[in-house]
Amino acid sequence: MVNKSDTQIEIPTGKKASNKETYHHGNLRETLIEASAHIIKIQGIEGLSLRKLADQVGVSRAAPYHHFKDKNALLAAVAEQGFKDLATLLNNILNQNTPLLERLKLAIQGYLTFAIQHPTQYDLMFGRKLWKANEFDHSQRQAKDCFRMYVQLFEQLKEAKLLKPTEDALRLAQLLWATLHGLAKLTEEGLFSVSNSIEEITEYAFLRFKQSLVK
Amino acid sequence: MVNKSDTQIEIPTGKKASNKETYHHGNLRETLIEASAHIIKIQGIEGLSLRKLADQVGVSRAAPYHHFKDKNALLAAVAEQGFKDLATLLNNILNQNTPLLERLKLAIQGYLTFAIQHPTQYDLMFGRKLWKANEFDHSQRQAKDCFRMYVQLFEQLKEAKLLKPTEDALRLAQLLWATLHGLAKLTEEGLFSVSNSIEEITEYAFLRFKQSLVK
DNA sequence: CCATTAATCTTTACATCGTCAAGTTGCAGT
DNA sequence: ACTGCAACTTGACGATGTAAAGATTAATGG
Repeated sequence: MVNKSDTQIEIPTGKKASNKETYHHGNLRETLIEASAHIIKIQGIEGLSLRKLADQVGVSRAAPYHHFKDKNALLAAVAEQGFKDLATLLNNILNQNTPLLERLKLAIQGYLTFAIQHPTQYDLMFGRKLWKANEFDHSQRQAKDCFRMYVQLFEQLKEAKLLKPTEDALRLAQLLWATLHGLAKLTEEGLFSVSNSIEEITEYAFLRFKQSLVK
Repeated sequence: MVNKSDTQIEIPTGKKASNKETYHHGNLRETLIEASAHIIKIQGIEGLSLRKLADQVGVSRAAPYHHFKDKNALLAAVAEQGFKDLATLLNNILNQNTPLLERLKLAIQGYLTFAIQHPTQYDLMFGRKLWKANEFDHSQRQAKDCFRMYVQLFEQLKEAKLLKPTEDALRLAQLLWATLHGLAKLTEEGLFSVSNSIEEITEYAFLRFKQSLVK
């Protein structure tokens, strides 16, 4: 199907400092995660093979197994990294000194932008493998941290008396996340016949949740 | 990892009428789709190997290639079947003789129930493989038919003057689908810390979209 | 500073998988 | 009955994930 010479991608080997070919890589775990994220972004999840990955990083095929139990464990680590990035992104938005409404809008926009800029990694973060097995606690904890931030935002809104008293912060956070996830996924896959820009979609969602605020 | 004897599942061979071992299976294409859906439901997508599938259906390993170009093509067919099922489900709801609001509620509940009862097939229906490649027109068309039904529902609401004049049917349909998709996915994967029932979640979404109606 | 130990990496090997090429079987229509 | 086409089989190949056993280096404690 795919011409092999097409799939050649420049991957940083990520050796520690010098270019000397040392027996010990020195930074393998992180390098593997980064290189995987890179490959995944360009070639899709199916383009990632442990053997080719090892080759491109300049290490033998069995080396990754000293840092990850499984291929799945590696993928889980990539997903975890994704949640970490998302968390710091949200954290920056929520802790800045702008009106709460502005923060809500930015949180919406930031999420959608992230999802659409890293489609396959985003996919991975919500893949079934990750959530069926209970062995990947780290990624799951990281994900729930992200969720808690949205809850926190709505709680702030409630404290500021900006939220209708009938609305519940947790429930709203659930709905917001669900809406964002759906919008991201369905947009990214072009299911909306009409193709919408991120700004447009952000506006959708934002208007929707403004209805829960006191006018 | 997995004990092989664990993975033995009773799969109907689906031979046409008699139990005679005929050279020509007679119903292979459909049987493969059904058996795949069955395996996927129980073992997950990763549990589906063409060879084991062929074995269990009672056919040689190359036989499926006379009905499907690829493993992906087979998976696309399974996904397409999923969209078909969803479409008839929605169709039944939308064409019944109940109040429009009731239909909206049922359409919400029906979607969520479907997604949660067939988690892996649902996953497949929204998998990236399906939507990146433009070779699976059938599944995509089927999916967009489902979408059109939601649009149609909101248009009916608009005609009945039940929709606020500022609201747009297409936009609302996009938002509803996105919300449902997000709720289905995030619930199914237990990301909501609090575990909610389908009824509860249906209520969430329903209340949300009632806000777009004239009071 | 050296020796032992633990961590990291390599080589070899194997089972499974998707898929192709070439051959076989049987049904449909002349 | 013959022919051709569709459905199916067998055998083979390369790629993949991963386990086992050994080699090399870094770390640690005397």
